[in-house]
Order: sequence, then C-alpha cells, then structure tokens
Amino acid sequence: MKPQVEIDLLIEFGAFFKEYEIGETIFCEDDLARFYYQIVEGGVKMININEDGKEYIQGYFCEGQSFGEPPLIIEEKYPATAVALKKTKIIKISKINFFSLLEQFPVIQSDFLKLLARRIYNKANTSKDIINQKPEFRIIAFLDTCKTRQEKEQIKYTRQEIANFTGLRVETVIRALSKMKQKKKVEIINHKIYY
Amino acid sequence: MKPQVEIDLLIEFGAFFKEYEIGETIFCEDDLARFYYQIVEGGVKMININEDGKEYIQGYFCEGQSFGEPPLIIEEKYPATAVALKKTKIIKISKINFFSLLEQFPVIQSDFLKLLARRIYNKANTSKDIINQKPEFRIIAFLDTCKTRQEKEQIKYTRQEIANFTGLRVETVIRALSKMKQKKKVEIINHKIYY
DNA sequence: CGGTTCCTTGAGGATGATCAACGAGGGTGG
DNA sequence: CCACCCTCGTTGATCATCCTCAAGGAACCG
Repeated sequence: MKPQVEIDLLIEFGAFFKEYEIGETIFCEDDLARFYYQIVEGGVKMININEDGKEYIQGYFCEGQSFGEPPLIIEEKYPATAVALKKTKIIKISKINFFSLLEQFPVIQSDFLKLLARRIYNKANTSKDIINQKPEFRIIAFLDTCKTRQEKEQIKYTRQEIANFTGLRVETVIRALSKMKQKKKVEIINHKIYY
Repeated sequence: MKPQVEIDLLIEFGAFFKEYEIGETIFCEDDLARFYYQIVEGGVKMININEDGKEYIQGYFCEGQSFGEPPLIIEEKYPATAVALKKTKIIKISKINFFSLLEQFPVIQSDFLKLLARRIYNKANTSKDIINQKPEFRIIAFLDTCKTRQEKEQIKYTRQEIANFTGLRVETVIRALSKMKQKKKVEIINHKIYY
C-alpha cells in the first residue's frame, strides 16, 4: 500500500524508526500528542477501555497508514490508546518537523485534508449506525465497512473484535450472527463468516 | 463569533446567500455534496433519522461555523441531513470555487485542517463516551461538551435534545437526571438543568 | 385562555448483559 | 506423537436495564 508520506521525505525531516512487539503500547489515552506516526510494517489498533475493562475499538490501521494525527494538529491529548496488533515497525517525526513538512509541501497538506475529511465521514457513518440500531444492524454496518470488494468474502475479524467494534458483547454477536445465518444475510462455514 | 472564512472573501469567490425557515432542510442524507456552507445568522443541526423515526443528532452548528465540508472535500454523499434550527441565513459557494479558494490561500487550507482535526477529536471522544457507558455517563459526557465555562451554568437543551444526542429515550434521560440530582451531580431548578 | 411543546410518572415487556460451563482447533514442547 | 494450553466459539439460564406505551401535568406563547 502506498504510504501516506514517502519514507525518504520523512527521513529528510528527521524521522526515526521504532519497532513494537505484539500487544505493545505506542501511546496512551491522555498522553499529549508529540509525534507523527506512520506504519512501515505491521498494524495498529486505537482503543478505549472503560472502567469495566470493556474495550472499544476506534479503528484499525495498517501498513502505509498514519494514525494519531488529529490531536497532534490541534495540540491536544490522545483520546485513545494505540496498540500494536503484531510485530510492527513505525516511522515517527516530531511535531515541529511535521508542521514544517506540511508548510513546505502544500500537496501533502492537501492530502491530509482529504485524509481527515474521510475519517470524519467514516466516523459519522459508524456512529449513526451504532447509536440507534439493533445488534443485527450494527453488525451489518460493521461488515459493510470491512468489505473491500463486491463479491462475498471472508471476514477476517474474530467475534470478539466485532463485539469491540460494535459495542456489543461476544455472546450477543454470536447469537445475532446465527440469526443472520438463518435469514441468509451471512454465510457461516466452519465458524468462518462470509459476507 | 469569528466566521470560518471571511464573508467578503467568499463573495469574491462567487458566494451567494440563502435564507431558511425554522425546520427547513438545507441538504439531505445521501445527497451528493456540491457546495460549501457557512452560517451567517442562525443555527443548524446535522441529524440522522432511523427507520423507527428516532433522531440522532450528529452535531449543532452556529453563527460563523461551516458544516458539511468533509463529504465535499472527498466528493462523497452526505452522511446526514442538515436542518435549520431557527430562521437562518447561509452563505454558500460551489465545490469548484471552494477548491480554488483552498488552493490560493494556504492559510485557509491550514485552518480547515485544524478544524477537521478538532472535529475528529470531538467525535472520537463522544463515540467512546456513548458506546460503552450507562445513561448517566452518556449524559455527563454530553453536558461536559456543552459547558463553555468553568462555573455552573444552565444547560440550554431540552431533555428530548439530550436524548437525541446521547441515543437514549426522553424518559430515560429524565429518570437519569433525577438520580443525578439526588447525587448532587446536577441541579434542577424549575425544570431547568444547571451543571 | 387555548394550544403547543416540554416534562414527568408508572407499569410492563423486550432485550442485551452477565455468569458459568463446555467444545473445537491450533500450536508447542516433552 | 501426544498431552497440554490457549484462544476462540457456543449455549443456556438468569438478571438488570432501558424501551415502550399511556396518561397527565407544567410552562410558555400568541
């Protein structure tokens, strides 16, 4: 996947690399944003954990994608925690260097404008789907955002992950999925979900 | 309040004005975004209505603020409907003119980058608060976002509006508020909420 | 003062969460 | 190769909570 910003350009702006093990925290909720982060290899999830220990997944990020930019841009604290999903290599540059990068390359600034616009668009859609709807609707909405192609494809998320995305419990997801199987809204073969 | 973009500048870029009556729709969910909208006088809410007729408020916008930019920037459909809260005067320019405005004034582009970053930041916070939490937590989170000052102030939203923001029902909001009154988390005097 | 709009309360029901237990598969090390 | 462990999936029973429906009261406005 094409990186958000070219690696070589980031290096010119004083970038450095860092490796994270699976499950390792990259930054924490309420930390002040100090760096621009971009994934070179691996994957990252942004999560909130409430006082009952329940996890809510704000989003997944993969190779080439940047994350945690909004708080950096407005000089705020992170609203969520970033955790490596597997062994992950990150490239990062300091806030000040990120700002001069944006200033010197209007095209890149414009790319970020589009990126943030798309993020808001997605968040508006997911929050509308999640807030009012029944479990089945929430899951369908989530599956729709997963889909990369038109044809039926296998969903690569566990039921627990679907639960954490939709704000439901695992058991509820499982029961909703079996109902959806009966209604032919999804196929389930050997525990794998096809949609 | 300082306008997002100066009125005179918008006029130079071919702006025109339009007046809306209370309750009038400015654009609809699933319409293709074709204009940049900014409020000159009045107020606007962005809402989704689900199949049960239940309303979810994505956000309120007031004098000087722009709205509906993300779908415009990424050339997508609106994820929600915009409705005038009262008699409202809007200034709008076409997509193409908006793009050349951004191109010719890097400072304005940078302002929008900050604006969108703040919007994502706010949405991340509200969705985390809404998804996992009990009614009381949702309401508190909403009241926190309302607060403009430190001291106790009167909340200017109806219970129905709080319900529509938090994804709860009016009766649930009312009952939660009375509990919160007993716990001294809010004051309620003559039906008015102080927080 | 009549009509809205908003607020309030109660009863009853639906539904998702919780708890507990177990099954199935995959990987690892002895 | 097999025993073990760990993660993931599954099921049933029970419970708490929020929603629904219905009805009425309070405040506000022209």
